[in-house]
Amino acid sequence: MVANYDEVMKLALERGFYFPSCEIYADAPAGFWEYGPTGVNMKNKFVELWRRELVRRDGMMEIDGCQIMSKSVFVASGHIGNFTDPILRCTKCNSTFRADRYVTEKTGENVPERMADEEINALVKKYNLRCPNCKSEFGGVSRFNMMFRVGIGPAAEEAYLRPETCQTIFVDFARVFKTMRGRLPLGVAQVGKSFRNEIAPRQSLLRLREFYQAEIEVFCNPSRLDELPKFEEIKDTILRLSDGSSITEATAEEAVRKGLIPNKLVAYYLALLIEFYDKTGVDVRRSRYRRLSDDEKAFYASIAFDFEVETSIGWLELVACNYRSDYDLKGHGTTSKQNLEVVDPTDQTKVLPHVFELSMGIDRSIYTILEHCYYEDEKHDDRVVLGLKPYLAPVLVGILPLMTKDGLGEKARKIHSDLKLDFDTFYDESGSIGRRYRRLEEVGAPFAITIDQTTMQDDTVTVRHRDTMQQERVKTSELRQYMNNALAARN
RNA sequence: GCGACGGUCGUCCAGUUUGGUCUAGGACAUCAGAUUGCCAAUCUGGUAACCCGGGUUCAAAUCCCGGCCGUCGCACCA
Repeated sequence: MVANYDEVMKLALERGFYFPSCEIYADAPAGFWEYGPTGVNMKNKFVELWRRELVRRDGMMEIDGCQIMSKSVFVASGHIGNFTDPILRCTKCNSTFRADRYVTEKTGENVPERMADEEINALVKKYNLRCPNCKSEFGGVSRFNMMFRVGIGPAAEEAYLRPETCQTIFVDFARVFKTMRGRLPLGVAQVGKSFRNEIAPRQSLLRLREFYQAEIEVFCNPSRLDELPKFEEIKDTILRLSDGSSITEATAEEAVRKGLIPNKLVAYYLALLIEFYDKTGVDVRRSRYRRLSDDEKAFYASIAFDFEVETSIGWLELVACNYRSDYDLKGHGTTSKQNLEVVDPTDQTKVLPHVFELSMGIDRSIYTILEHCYYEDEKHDDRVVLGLKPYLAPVLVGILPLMTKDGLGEKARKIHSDLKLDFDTFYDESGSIGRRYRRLEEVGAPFAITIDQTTMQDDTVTVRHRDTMQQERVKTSELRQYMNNALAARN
């Protein structure tokens, strides 16, 4: 049986994957969650897999930038202008509306988002617009900014928590490219936190105000988007493409040839990404790249595919894949008065690189992996199993003496101390052996080592497999190699 | 932010209608001990909760007000 949101939530709370922040206080705000011991372990392993399958595989460079950035950064990025929505608020019942949309809808007048507050106020007065809920008057237009503003130093200089990690990549681009001897196309990657003051955060890890992103910005020469030798590596990888209704399967090569994807560079990274997700344990047969229409796209994107996965609560966006053109470097170049062009060594011409990004939501990915890996095994008392890949499991192996007497406990502790520095192990000698197996299954431990009487005679233990419940005997001297082999099996 | 509904041990639920029997009960989980010795066994004992703040009352888990959180709907969603 497959999982739903509530079951994953329950498991997450009971087994220490994640839980609400500041929960012992009554004024804990919504939209903030923390990872517990099992969750942070799994998240670390997820990020390490991301490094392996994307950053190292493609020869990207990783940076770690600041979360607080100056106002100018967001003037250049467009977030100051595009993140402030005009809001109309009822003076009586406090209902709030997007001012531009509401006024347009009621009056038919063209009200752009950037229209001055006074002009919108004038329209409200002219048409005598009132709150549709209680018929009371509106207060004047105010502005809601989704960025968290912070004040730096005693003078409280205006700055913001970054709403997406990639802005640090853009502002650092010139130095990284120069000092690290970069060549286009060049991927620059970053893992870190971003902050958005969501109006209505919901559903635990799925809509947070403070959240983790793993972002990759590929800087490229826009005139060479189809000159990509490494495209050969992934040309046969199957991509599932969607316009929102039907899904078309095509190899990367076919997708480019048929124009489903605009160029080889975009197709290459979409293929890398799907190969990565396949290794996380997400069921990629339930995924799609959905091409966004113009009115769905972010303000900086010219072409956008959302990588979406089907979950118990519907299609969930895990990665935004945006072709941002030169929007960002142009903005930062103009605002900072720096020249951010680089030389393409192929023909020694100067070019302002374009950017294709893979903006991954880590928290949503963690949730999706948990949901796709969770199952109840009807054949065995509906045991709850988290079928995590060995290299993502918070506990790789449980070490369990069948009983503590006759020296089995000592032997088990010895085996445990031989393994615990190199593997995520869990030692447990309490209660029945069956109960201990079940507990391990719930945190996704793929293996359990059991020390029994035979161990005392021939120095072998049983290794039990989580999914099949089958056991095999392994020499204690070979356990280390056994576990290493299991970890290395990333398909 | 608005509206509807909700919030009791780690989890799920009883108790709230009609205030007192609640020093808050059960199941599962968890901890200690006994027993068993390869798949959530059994026995004994323990830990553990009324979301927060006010109010009404002799008396509040229960009624009232405010806040916070959650679910759903609306709106929003880079």
